[in-house]
Amino acid sequence: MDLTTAYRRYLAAVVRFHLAAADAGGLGATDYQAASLLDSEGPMTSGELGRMLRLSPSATTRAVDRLIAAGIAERAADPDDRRRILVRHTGLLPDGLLDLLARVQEPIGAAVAGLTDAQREGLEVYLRAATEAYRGALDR
Amino acid sequence: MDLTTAYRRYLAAVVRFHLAAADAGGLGATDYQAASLLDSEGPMTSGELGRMLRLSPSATTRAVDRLIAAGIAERAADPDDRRRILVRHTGLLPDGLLDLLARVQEPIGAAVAGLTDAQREGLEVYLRAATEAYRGALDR
DNA sequence: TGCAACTATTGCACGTGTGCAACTAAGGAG
DNA sequence: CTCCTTAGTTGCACACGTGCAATAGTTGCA
Repeated sequence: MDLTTAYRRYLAAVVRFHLAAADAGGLGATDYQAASLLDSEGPMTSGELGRMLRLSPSATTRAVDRLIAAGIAERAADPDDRRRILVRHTGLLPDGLLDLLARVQEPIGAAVAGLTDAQREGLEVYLRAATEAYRGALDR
Repeated sequence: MDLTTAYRRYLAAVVRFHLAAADAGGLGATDYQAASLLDSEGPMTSGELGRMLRLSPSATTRAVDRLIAAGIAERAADPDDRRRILVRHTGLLPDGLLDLLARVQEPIGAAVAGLTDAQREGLEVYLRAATEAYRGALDR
């Protein structure tokens, strides 16, 4: 099996898994993405979140409402500009979601831990290039 | 920035990009996943597709209907069992979707092409381990 | 041949997420 | 102070995907 085929299967599996994980946690795709962003990028305003997810202001408000109801996020006033509302991840996640994430973290972590320095470097190069490419493609 | 942080950002970007790509092609998340599976795994019956996506039979039929209407997939009779319907990818994709995919394939391909053999090996190990882990986690 | 199990499709009704438009509150320029 | 812009929230209506139940066609076993 060549690298391209392996890559296509990998991508399909990643997306499928994460959508299933969202579902297992009782979250829609939008809410799951919002939670992921808040987790990986840190607190941000409602507007920033909406722009990143390409959501209307109202849809953003509703998504944050749902995350708060689920205990995943919380709102805080922005001290610099009281029109803005900071949204931040509480660190909590639904149990079903945590279970599913834990199942993949172990085997993947083990595989990465077994890599030589040069091999891990290759993975890092890919991760950074792909992250930048994905973001860049959406910015245009 | 450590590897774990880079990885979290990468995952968020991957999922976000692919959902945005689906949207750009006028597809819902389910249809996009179905198309990805048909592309990477080859033709399969409606039932197999539904089980992989964890969809009810009726939702599966509807998803395939939409893919066919979009020209992405087609149905074919299964010669061995005429109850079954084989679904296969036509190779076509909506223009907006192709555009977005092309934008990321180039920079990612360039980054991977620049890897040494050892580095590329590391990436391959990760891709295969992750694919298996994601699939395994959903099978249980 | 008759009958049970299986595959896929359709009618129907429901829940969910979304955008638009109107509104409130807060900042900034004149 | 007044006006204009920006940030976020709410009422409302709509489109979409989904599951359930019923149906048609097919297979295989008794």
